[in-house]
Amino acid sequence: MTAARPTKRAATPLPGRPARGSATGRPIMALLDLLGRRWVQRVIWELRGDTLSFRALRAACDDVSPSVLAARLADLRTAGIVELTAQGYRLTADGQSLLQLMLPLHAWAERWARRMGRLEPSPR
Amino acid sequence: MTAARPTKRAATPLPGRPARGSATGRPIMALLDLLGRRWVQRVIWELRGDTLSFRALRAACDDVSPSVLAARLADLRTAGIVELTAQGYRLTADGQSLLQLMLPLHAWAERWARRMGRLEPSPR
DNA sequence: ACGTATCGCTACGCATTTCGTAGCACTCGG
DNA sequence: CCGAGTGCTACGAAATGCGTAGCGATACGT
Repeated sequence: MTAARPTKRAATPLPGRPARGSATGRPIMALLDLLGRRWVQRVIWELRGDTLSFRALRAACDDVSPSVLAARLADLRTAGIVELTAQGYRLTADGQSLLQLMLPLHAWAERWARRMGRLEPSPR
Repeated sequence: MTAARPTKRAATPLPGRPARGSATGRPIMALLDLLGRRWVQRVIWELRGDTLSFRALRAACDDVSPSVLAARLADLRTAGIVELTAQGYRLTADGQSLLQLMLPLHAWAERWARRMGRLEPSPR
């Protein structure tokens, strides 16, 4: 399987198409597949307020390798979450609305940090 | 760098510790690292209303391999998001509150599906 | 006690993904 | 022409995820 494309990488998850780990194509599964890829949420996060050039975005993302960043940006553009303008990459209207759903995560993470600070983990 | 580490897996991302792709340890980065790992959001999603046994959870997650599921459950337990009871795995109170933040994603994904249905992507 | 069926979970080897470095093609200002 | 900026790709190496098989423990029926 996997076609003989020059650059072979996994298909961008889109609603209606099977996502990794779910053949149903339900939108939520495609979204979780997309958001579950490395750097995707980080990219959205770093674009929360600014239009960033490819290299500025790369720097903001702890100097992620350009090959992975290019792949993730292609995914996000295909998904209609990010667009490339003359000034650089920025969130689309859809991306903005998705970001709004991610903002409460910030507050949750802060509370989480306080709770974890008290409890040393004891797995296993 | 990083010598061979047999049978060792990446540490569970926790607030205050460096996450993959971010050495700052900011809670949001640790959370994005944790949620960005494959199957983590799916597991939370599948546990949204029920207590599930390991195998039932595995079946719900499209028969994910048990090694990965065990690793993710260990992460989630260390993070205090999931707990193991005599009846099986279930979300903790923290996990429930995190789930509440994920629910709007479902609605977003549905709208996303409708929008993507209209527009065939034309990147590049 | 025995066989069977479930449970949570691990070992191990292979496939996929990600990474890091290098560099290309292009544009703009000097 | 010459840097310096842009977006982006190639390619080998490392990290991560996956699938199959199976372990020890527990619970049940006979």
